[in-house]
Amino acid sequence: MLDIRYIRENASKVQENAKRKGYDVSIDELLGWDKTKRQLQQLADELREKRNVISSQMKGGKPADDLVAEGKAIKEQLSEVETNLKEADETFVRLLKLVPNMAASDVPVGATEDENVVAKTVGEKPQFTFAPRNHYEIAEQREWIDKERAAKVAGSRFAYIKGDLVKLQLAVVQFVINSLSDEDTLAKIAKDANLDVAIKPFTPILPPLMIRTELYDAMDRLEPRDDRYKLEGDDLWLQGSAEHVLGSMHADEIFDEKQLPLRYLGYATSFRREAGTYGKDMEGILRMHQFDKLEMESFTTGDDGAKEHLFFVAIQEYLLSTLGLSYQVIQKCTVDIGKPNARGIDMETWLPGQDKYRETHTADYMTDYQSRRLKTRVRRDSGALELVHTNDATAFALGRIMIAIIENNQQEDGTIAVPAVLQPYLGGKTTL
RNA sequence: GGAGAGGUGGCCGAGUGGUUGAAGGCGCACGCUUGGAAAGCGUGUGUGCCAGCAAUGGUACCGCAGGUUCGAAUCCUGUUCUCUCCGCCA
Repeated sequence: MLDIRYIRENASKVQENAKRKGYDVSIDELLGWDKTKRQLQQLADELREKRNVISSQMKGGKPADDLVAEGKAIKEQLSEVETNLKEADETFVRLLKLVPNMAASDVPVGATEDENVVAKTVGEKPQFTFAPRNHYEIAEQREWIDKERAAKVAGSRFAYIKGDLVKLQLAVVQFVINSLSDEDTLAKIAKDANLDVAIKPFTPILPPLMIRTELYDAMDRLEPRDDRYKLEGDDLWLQGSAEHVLGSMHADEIFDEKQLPLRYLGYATSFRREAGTYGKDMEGILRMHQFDKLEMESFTTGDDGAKEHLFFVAIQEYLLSTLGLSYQVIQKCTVDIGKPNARGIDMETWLPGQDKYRETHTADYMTDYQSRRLKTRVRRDSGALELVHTNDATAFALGRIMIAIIENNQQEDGTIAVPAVLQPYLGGKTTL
């Protein structure tokens, strides 16, 4: 959430920003409750002060009757004030949580996702001497994907991934983990992108796939709940992205500045109900209830957050380029970046089988919007205590990147030419 | 799932219902001492909210949420997490 002090001082800017991001919130109403809450808070503090004075006069023992009576009177007043304060505070917090993060100044203003901006297009689309097929046609021929039996067992939007496709996924996973935990690779990416960032490797992580309500909400990723899977009988949800369980892992912690940046590479199965997408992208494994994903997450100082975001985008570009894929970098507009985001970039990768670019990556920069509720902070070298900035970004969503690999590297006979960088992880095989 | 023990400040660790924000120690910072360092000595060292230019003042916080009381870290209830034993289990 935003800092209420910032909202007080920039009410009209915050209101305008919310409107641009498509959120119907009333800053006036919020500030009204803020004022009410503070008045009640002050009243409560004054009553407590009186109470404390009285009780300290009785510390000896033998309570004096008149003081006890006065204490009782205060107790009753305080009880009423505290009830009102609690209600006012709950309303205040509920409204405050609705206010979206401020968009960075270079985020395009747009009312629909059609107003996202293609920042650049990179790489060559492959040319085929035959009509390219989509990944599902190829996968069926190769018996790599079984959705019928998955539907029988778990329902629609599930799949059994089989055979060489499993080996391909594990090869991609190893390639990414090795790349992002290697300082030379990171140094090269930073240098090529002309970014002055710390060359600190990512720590690979296998996180828990479930998360408590409180932390999910603090991450500002719980809503809309319709798109989350709730576990019956427990206060737990299935995570929709490793971001949710990585970003929350340092809640209530204070880093030393020298520990930052802290970079994680999570490998986790993500779960999404895909509510409201009935009939959309039903073919193949483009949109599933469950998919594996390699996700980057980092914690930095406020000074380094913005360039960390650019670094994450540069890493995404490196990974796509290294696999020989063509992609577009999309700068998302205000309505599309997301509520906790200050900035958001998507990567869309060329899929010959669909004859279009499709979203395969996203990079999110949240400034201190998440850390404010998570209470993840950093003790600066100066001694100052500050909220950290959080970044997350897709390294590879395995389903979609395998679609891209299959469709871009397909051969007429249904085999797949393995990208050179993956061959070492497939026993040197050049085709699958 | 059953039985028991426990969650106190950056860390360890005291704490009888009444100046307890919380003893003591460690760590850290600054100063003294020293040729320099160590040791020693001294001082300081939590966070949120509100008010204030500031110094500072008020208030809250001893896992979390309620309750009892004039007054709760201390008593009661619920809950959560950790540990030990039993059971079950990949």
